[in-house]
Amino acid sequence: MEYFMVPTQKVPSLQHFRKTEKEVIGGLCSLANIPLTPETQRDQERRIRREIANSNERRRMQSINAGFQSLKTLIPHTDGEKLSKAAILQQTAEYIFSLEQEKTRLLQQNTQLKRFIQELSGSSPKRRRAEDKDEGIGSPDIWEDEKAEDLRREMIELRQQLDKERSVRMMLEEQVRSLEAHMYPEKLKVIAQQVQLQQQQEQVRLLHQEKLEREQQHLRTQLLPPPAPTHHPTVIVPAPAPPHSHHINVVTMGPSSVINSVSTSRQNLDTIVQAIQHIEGTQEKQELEEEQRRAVIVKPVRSCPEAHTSDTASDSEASDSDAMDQSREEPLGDGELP
DNA sequence: TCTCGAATGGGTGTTGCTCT
DNA sequence: AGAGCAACACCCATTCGAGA
Repeated sequence: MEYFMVPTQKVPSLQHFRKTEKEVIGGLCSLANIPLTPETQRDQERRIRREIANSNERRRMQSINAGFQSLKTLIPHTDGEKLSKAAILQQTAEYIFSLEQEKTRLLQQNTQLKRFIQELSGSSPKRRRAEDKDEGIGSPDIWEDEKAEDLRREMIELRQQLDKERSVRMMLEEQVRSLEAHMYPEKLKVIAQQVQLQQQQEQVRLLHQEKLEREQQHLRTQLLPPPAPTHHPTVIVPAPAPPHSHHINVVTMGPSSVINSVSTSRQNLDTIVQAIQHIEGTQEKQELEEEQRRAVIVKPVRSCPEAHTSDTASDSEASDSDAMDQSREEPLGDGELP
C-alpha cells in the first residue's frame, strides 16, 4: 500500500490547506456581504472537512490506480491494449498461476537432469542419497537404482578379484614348474611333464571356452536391442542357480574365490607328490589319497556361493556366465552408461 | 486519521430499432 | 445498407458516511 502512495511532499500540508480554505471562504463571504454567523461558520468548517476528506480519498484512489498500472506492466499484454481494473486483477491471477506451474515443471526437469548427471558421473550412492535427502524428492525409484548400482559395483569388484587370482595362480604354477625342474630327476620329469601337459590342455580348453563365452556375449549384446530408457526402477533378479555338476575329475580354479586359488596351487603340488609316490611304488596309497584330495578340493567349490560366477570348465559354466552376464548387463540397461 | 463500501454522475462502447 | 438515436452496460472518479 505504501509503495503506491503518492509522495506526500507534493501535497500541501493539511494545516496550510485548511488555513487557505478558511481564508478563501471568508474572503468570498465578505465579498458577497454574507454575514459570518456561527451557523455559516459551522457549515464552512464542515465543508472544509469534507473537502479535505475528498482530497484524501482522491489520493487514495490515485495510489490504487498506480498499483493497477504497476500490475498491468507486469502481466503480458499488447501495447495499447485497454484493460479494466477487473481484467488486470484476473489476468494477474492467471499469470501468477501459470508462473507457478512453470516453476513446478522446471523443478521436475531439474530433478531429472540432476539424476541423469549423477548416473553419468557415477557418483557414490551415499552422496546421491544425501543429495536426494537435501532436495526432499527421494523416491522408491531412486532406491531401486541404487540397489542396481551396488550390485553392478560388486560385480566389477568380483571381476577384478578374479583377474588378480588368475595372475597369482599363473605365478604359482610357474614357480612350481621351476622348482620341479631343479629338484626332480629325469624320471620324475616325464611324469611331471605328463601332468603339466594335462593341465595345459585343461587351460587351453578353459581359454577356448572363455573365448566362446565372450563371443556369445558379444552376439547377445549386438542382437538384443538396447532397452528403452525408462524411469521405472530396474530390479536385478539373480539368475536361478544352475544345477551343480559333479564333474569332479576336472579341477580348475574358481574365478572369484581365494579358496579356489589356493586349491589349484595345492592341486599342482599334490600332483607332483603323487608322481613321486608313483615312482616309489605306492600306487594303492596314492589312489586313496587321490580320493581324499579330490574331496578336499571339490568341497569348497561347491559350498562357496561365489561358484556361480566361476569360470570353471564344467557344464554349468555357460549357465554361470549367463547369470553373470545378466546381472552385469541389466544395470546398464536403464539408460545407464558403462 | 485512515480505510472501506455505497451512491452518484460522467464518459464511452455496444446493441437494437427506426428511418432514409 | 447505412445513418441516426435511444437504451443499456461498463468503467471510472468523486462524494459521503460509518467504523476501526
